[in-house]
Amino acid sequence: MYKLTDSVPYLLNRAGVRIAEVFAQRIAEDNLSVAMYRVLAMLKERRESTLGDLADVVSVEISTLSRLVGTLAKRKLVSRTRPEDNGRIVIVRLTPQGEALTERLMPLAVELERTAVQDMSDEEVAALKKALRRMHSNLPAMSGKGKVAG
Amino acid sequence: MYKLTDSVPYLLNRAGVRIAEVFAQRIAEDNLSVAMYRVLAMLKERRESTLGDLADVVSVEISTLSRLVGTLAKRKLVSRTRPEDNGRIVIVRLTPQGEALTERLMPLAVELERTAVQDMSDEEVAALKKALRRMHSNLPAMSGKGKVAG
DNA sequence: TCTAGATTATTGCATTTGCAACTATTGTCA
DNA sequence: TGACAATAGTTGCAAATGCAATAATCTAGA
Repeated sequence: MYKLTDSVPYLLNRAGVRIAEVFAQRIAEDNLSVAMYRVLAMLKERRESTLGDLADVVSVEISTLSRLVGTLAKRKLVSRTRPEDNGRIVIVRLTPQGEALTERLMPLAVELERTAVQDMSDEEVAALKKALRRMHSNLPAMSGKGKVAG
Repeated sequence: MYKLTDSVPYLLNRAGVRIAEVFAQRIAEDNLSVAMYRVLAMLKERRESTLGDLADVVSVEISTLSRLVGTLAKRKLVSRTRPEDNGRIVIVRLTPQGEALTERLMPLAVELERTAVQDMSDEEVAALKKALRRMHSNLPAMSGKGKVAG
């Protein structure tokens, strides 16, 4: 029998919102949002990325990301370039300052995660991650919001 | 070694956003948001609730919820009453129409959850829920955003 | 080559959101 | 009791968000 408060989507959202709230507060003094941090950490991981790829990875609308990256660029934390061999895409990279900031913040993320999963075994955490990945891949990406075939 | 795309907060957000997107689309034709659905489903579960309790449960700001419940009330899906013995609080209840709508939508939520966890065993799903609950309780509620002690 | 279509990002606009300030009511304790 | 603090909800305002429309570039086929 269905109960909202025992459903996976609900529990997922509740945990996700709370962990994001806590992290948001920790990075607020650097005037960063969680999405901004994810962009930085992603670039640290991949060295460079297009806007569209970043949007996929960070799970935000590309229009939102466009403005967000604009803000980061204004603060000299990332650079934006249109390659000469492809004038459509925008390549986003960390600046040295962006990299330094990211390196400073990553330990906070590590600590937060440790707090969140403090009473779980390594196996439990691994199973959790696996489940989260599975759910993601079990559901369709909603790129073109509406109508399936037009 | 830390990798954003292997971290729990990131995976949590990614799965949560995607599942919410899918559900949002399914209920869009009834002009409901996911938060609205959660309010309705919560009231179906608890029969009645104050605004503050709803905000906790649904994981949204009380100011947001105040307006959201206002919208639901305008559509006659919920009622708002200030009890005579306590003029501060607002009691929110489902109207018959709200209840009917909720009953119609709940199967969609069930089906969505089934899709999300389709390749997991009952034990795995139970472990997932447990982990999500633990993480939630391992982290502090951020009611008074800033400074811990003033 | 030239044109139609697809891809990628940006911008306009309306909606949503969150914080802070405010109102109203209740609780406390001197 | 009376005043001050605490609780609950609403509203103003600015910032963030998403969708739709647009701009710019690339791709493919006649």
